[in-house]
Amino acid sequence: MFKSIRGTKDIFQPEIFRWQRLESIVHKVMKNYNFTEIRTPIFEETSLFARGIGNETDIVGKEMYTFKDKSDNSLTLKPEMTAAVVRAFIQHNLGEIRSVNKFYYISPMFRQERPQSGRLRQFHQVGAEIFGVKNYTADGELIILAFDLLEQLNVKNLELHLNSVGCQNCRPNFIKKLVEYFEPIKEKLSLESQHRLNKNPLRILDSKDEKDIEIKQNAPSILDNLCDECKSHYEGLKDFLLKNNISFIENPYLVRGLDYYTKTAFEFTSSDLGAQNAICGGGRYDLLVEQLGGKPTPGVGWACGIERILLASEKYEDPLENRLDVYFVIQRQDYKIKAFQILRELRKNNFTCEMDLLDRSLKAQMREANRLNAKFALILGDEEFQKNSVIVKELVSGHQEEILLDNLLDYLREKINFTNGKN
RNA sequence: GUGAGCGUAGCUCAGCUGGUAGAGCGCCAGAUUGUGGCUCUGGUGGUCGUGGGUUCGAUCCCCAUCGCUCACCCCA
Repeated sequence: MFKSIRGTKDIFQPEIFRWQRLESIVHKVMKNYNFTEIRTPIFEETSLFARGIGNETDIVGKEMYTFKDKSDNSLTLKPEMTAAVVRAFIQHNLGEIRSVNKFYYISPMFRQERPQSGRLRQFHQVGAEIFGVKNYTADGELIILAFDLLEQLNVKNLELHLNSVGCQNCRPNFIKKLVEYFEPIKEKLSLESQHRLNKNPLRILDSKDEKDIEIKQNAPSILDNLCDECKSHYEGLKDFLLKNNISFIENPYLVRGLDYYTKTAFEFTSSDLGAQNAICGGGRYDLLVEQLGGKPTPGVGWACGIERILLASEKYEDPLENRLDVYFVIQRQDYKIKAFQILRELRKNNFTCEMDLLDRSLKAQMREANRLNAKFALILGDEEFQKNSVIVKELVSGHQEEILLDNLLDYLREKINFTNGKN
């Protein structure tokens, strides 16, 4: 039997109702914040990600779905979205059209990791990016946007971790200090961190290894080593957040796994998730646009994992039910055509309707109406067929009355509008 | 990539240290002479993940493989 590829999932009812609701909330919130949607292709030239995310990162080094097409071009299924959005930004000269560009996206991403709770090989992210704003206001707006969005999506027990990873002026000095601190005691570090000491010393700070955690307690903090510009940016952002009632935890160990970040780095975690507790991550990338061949343009952004949002919010949400307004029941198959014509009219008038497609007995049709939790069963029997009427039965109460077809629409409108304000 | 646990009907699971499988729910139908839910009755449904091996005989033991789950790693 064919099966979906490891780490990929089919999404259908009832799960799909949660996805659809999430997507509509995202579109609504983004509209209110005046972000516009951007959709980019599912794959890009491999070198876009290699240069954008960084060759030394795990994502590029070992997790990408990379393949050659028939023309021998190396292509890669996007493992994250920022590099792709930046590519589009540059390609279409979007920075020339307006000085500030605010984009959001909902898109699948692909990384070949071992699946576990909250981690798939094809997963989905909703994300937002702002181009063209150097000051902390953009960072602030994005963080507040993420906060409000997650709240609307019923994600609770959130923690916001905040850090600054400095810029090209102050980070090299800090890394030097860091190496000077760790080098003499490197035997005490975990094997992986010893390896990182050469390649990417910052990531030692991020380690969860017990030995590393102890050693890094006394390591120099990036926050004490920021240049004036980074420092005032960071202080400005903190103040901005506090005055907007966003609480956060200063976490000088927060180092994100993508190389392009400068200054602000942040992460929302939720205790309603398993080990993979990061639900949203992002930061500033002031050098990326230039690095990928565009005019120097500051940028900030974040991405949230949709599967993780759904996982974290599940227990706070009532199960969605897919209620039917009308289930049409006929006594004999001769009435099928007439029933379908009536049904079509009701559907055109925005009622959710269904009828039996299997030529089943009246009894079976009633059972189905009940199973589908229809508000009304419309019953067309011999008598009603003659009189051009139909029985309208409210399933919850069992109450029923005979209604002339000419009056059916008005009757249902009144009944159903009364119960749920639809139409 | 590493580790642990688990793969038996559509779903949730049982199967007593080897004799080719069961329950509940679901689904279908009947009891009901045009009308669902409750109840009762009957029925449908599984090459026991896959491939080897041991054995007279394997869902059960052994090996391999694939998959699922969780954790490490990394990240959303």
